[in-house]
Amino acid sequence: MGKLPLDFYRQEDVIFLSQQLLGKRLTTFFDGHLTVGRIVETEAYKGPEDRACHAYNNRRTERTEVMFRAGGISYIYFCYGMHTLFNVVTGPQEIPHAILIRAIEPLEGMEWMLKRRNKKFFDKSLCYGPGTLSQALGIQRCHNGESLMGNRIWIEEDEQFTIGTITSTPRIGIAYAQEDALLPWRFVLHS
DNA sequence: GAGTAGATCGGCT
DNA sequence: GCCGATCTACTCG
Repeated sequence: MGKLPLDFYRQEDVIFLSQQLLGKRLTTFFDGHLTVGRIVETEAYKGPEDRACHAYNNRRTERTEVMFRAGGISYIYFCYGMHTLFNVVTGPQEIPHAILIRAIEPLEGMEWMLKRRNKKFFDKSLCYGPGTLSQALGIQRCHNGESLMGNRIWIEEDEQFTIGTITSTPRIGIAYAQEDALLPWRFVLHS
C-alpha cells in the first residue's frame, strides 16, 4: 500500500524528483525480513549533461546501461572497492537520470539493520551514508536493475509524515566533475 | 573532537 | 594502471 507508481518515476525532472523522494519510506523485503527507512538525503545525477553522472555525454557501457532504461528500477554499483551504492533510475527510456539515496533514518526492522551492520546499538552511523544504508537494508549488487514495483525493493508514501525543511548543497565526492561539482543537487531533509 | 590514512577491486582510458 | 557518487579506525592532542 502507498507504493509509488511507475508514473512517479517516469517524470523527466530529476531535480524535482530528488526532492520528492525525501520523507518517503525506502523498503526492502529479503528472506522474509522487512526493513524500512525514511529517506533524508538524496543527490540528483542528470544524465548526459552532468559531468558527475556515469552516463555523462550518453556514455553507454555495461555498467551504465540500466540508467538508459525507463524509470522505476534500481541502479546499484560498487564503489571504492568495498561499498554498494543504491540509486533510483528516473525519467523515460533513453534518458539516463538517476538519484543517489545518501541517507535514511530507520523506521522498521531495526534488529535486522543492526545485524547486517554488525552493530549492537543504534547510532547515526547505522544507515547514514550511501554505503551503510545499502548494507543496513541488505541491498547488494545482484539487485541492480531490479523493478521498484516488485516485492523486494520499493518506495512508499508515508501519509502520517509531515515534511520538514529541505536544504540543497553541492554533491559529495565529485570534485572530478569540474564546473558541475558546484551544482546544488544534493538535498537534505531536516526534521 | 577533528583530521586523515588505509582498505580494496571493478570499470574504464 | 589509475582512481573512484565511501567508511572506519586511529592518531593527535
